[in-house]
This record gives sequence, C-alpha cells and structure tokens, in this order.
Amino acid sequence: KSTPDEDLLADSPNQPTISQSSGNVVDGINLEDIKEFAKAFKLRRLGLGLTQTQVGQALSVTEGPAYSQSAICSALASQMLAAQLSSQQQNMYASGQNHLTDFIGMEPSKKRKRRTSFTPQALELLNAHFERNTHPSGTEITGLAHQLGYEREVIRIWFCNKRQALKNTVRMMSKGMV
Amino acid sequence: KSTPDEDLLADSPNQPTISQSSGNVVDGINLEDIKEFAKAFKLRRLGLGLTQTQVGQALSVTEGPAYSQSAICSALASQMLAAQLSSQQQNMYASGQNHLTDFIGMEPSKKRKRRTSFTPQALELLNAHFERNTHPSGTEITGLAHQLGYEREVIRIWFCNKRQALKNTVRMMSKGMV
DNA sequence: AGCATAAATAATAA
DNA sequence: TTATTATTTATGCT
Repeated sequence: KSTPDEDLLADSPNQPTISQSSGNVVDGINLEDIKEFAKAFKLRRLGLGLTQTQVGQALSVTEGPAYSQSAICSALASQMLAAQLSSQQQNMYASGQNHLTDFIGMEPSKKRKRRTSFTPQALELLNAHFERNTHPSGTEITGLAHQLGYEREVIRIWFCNKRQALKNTVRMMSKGMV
Repeated sequence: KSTPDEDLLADSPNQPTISQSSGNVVDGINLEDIKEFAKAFKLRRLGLGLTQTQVGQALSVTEGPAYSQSAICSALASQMLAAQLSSQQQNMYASGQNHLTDFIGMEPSKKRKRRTSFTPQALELLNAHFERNTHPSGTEITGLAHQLGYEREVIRIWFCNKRQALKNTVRMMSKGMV
C-alpha cells in the first residue's frame, strides 16, 4: 500500500543525521543517498509533467542508448519503496544543469487512441474465447484480431482488461461482500 | 445492446443445475458463481439506492485501499455480460477467503511463468534482508523461500531484479542526472 | 448524471 | 528486455 508517490508525499519523520557510513554502501554510494536520489528524480519528473516513457526518450537523446519506461521505473521506483530518508541535502541535486528541462518542449503527442467499440458479435466471440481460455497465446490473439477485423493490440488489451475485471470480482467475492 | 442492467432484469431462463464442475474454475470458484455474485451485488447496490461511486467510497472505509467507480464497474459489470446463470447457491462465497490472488489455473501455452505477486509482508521482509545483504547465500534464499512460502527460484529472481534496479539507479546517479 | 470499459501509465516478475 | 499485472484516466454511451 505504499506507492512511491505516497512515500514521496509522506513526510520523513526521522534521522536528520547524515547516515553514518556504516550502512550499506553500493559502489561507494550510501543506500540512503540512492533513495533520496530516486525521490528527487521523481519529483522533478512530475514537476515537469513528464511520464516515465517521455523521460526515457529524452534521456536517450543526450545519454547513450535508450531508457525504456521499465528502465526508469525499475531504477527508481524500487528504491523508494523502503525509503525513509534523511530529509536533508534535498537539492544537492536540484541545482545541477538539468538535462531534463531541455526536453520540456517535447511532443504534444498526447493523442489518445480513439476508444474502439466492439460489435455485439465480436464481444460474443471474445467472451466465448475467454471462458475457454483467459490467456490466449500470441497466435490466438492474432487469429482473433484477423478474424474479427480489429487491431491485434486492441484484442490483446481486451483480454488484459477482461482478466482484470475477473480478478477484481474474485477479490470482492473473497472479501465476503454481498 | 445488452447492458448488464438488462441482463440483470432479464430472467434467467435456464439451468437451475448446479453448474457441473466441468466449467471454468477460477480460484476454486466457478465462473457461473462469479456471474451470480455480480448480479447479486448489483441488486444489493440498487436496493440501497447507491451509485457505484458511493459504494466504492463506502468500501474504502472498511476494506483497505479504495475502490473507484471504475473498479466496481470493472469488477462486476463485465462478468454479467455473458451471464446466464444458475440462480442458485447464493452465498457459498460469503465465507471463506479463497486465495483470490491468482486465478487462472488454466495453462495452455506455458510460454511464460505466471507472474507471482508478493504480499506486502513478504516484501517487507525481503527488503529488510536486502538492505542487510544484497547477495544472500543459497541457504539464505532457501530459508526465505520456505519461510515466506514462495518457490526458491522466485526468491532468487527477486534478489536479481532488486540488485539490477539498484545498479541502474547508481548508474543514473553517476551520470549526473537530476 | 452515472455507467461501462478501452486506453494509458506505472510497477515489476521473468 | 520483455511481458503482464495493477492502477488510473478518460470517453462513448444511455
């Protein structure tokens, strides 16, 4: 129940002490510092109103290869989970010549895909499939997509959402509701 | 053109038979039962004159997190779509807390192992260990796995991923970002 | 307005 | 790096 965001907002209640270097040190950097970094990074990102994906793309320009959404997330989110950091040296980072800001102008590519609507016939077939197998293979998905005349991705997402709905239901049931 | 509401009103024209357990079983619960549950839930809600949003807020008080309107809807509506349920055994659910966690016992196309999900408690312990030692020995891993009730391999991988995440963070830091 | 649900984003297991 | 799950957002209905 502690998302990075929440930890982000939560006020750090403790240790103003510069973590005594007894703690875990990774690559010469203290764990606490790493957490602090992750926190600051996310604040920056949110402040700029960027998604992880966007930051990844932006970084790919200046920095080397490419940071995928997963990479960003993996690198930072994880560190914040257990974070209860000394709320000091806050913007020991903040200052530097932020590369990120330069990309604030990036795209307006905010086009959301038009919500597709399935025909009753399509839904019937999809549901039938779902009852038989909630996790169709890639081939099956492609087959369905072709057969029904929808984009493959759309069909894939449909199954994702459908599984989610089912799981939510089961969760509620087991909670003893109704 | 078949909204859940309509299905709701429509009288179930068939099978009073306890669905023969041949059907899809999710987490020990039969699909038909799930549909039945969804139907009952909605009836309850309407009976109380509540909106989905209201129910969500109400549940958030007693139950943990928060159920958004979307959540309620997503959980229940979907199940009713194809519903033609045996209107029997009403609260065979109400009781036991079936491991809602991972439904899908269905396997075909075993390409990828099902993503396991850790409980907050498990994560807490794992993180604690990680902070103490990022490279647990084989014995330690086995111990943790046993203690937490996860497969040894799953625990091992968790440490791999965790180390990777940490390394990535350090890399970014040293790149001078933020 | 409220519902249903597709699409987008975040998180992370494999 | 990939694939899936979890959560949120937002849009097309009625």
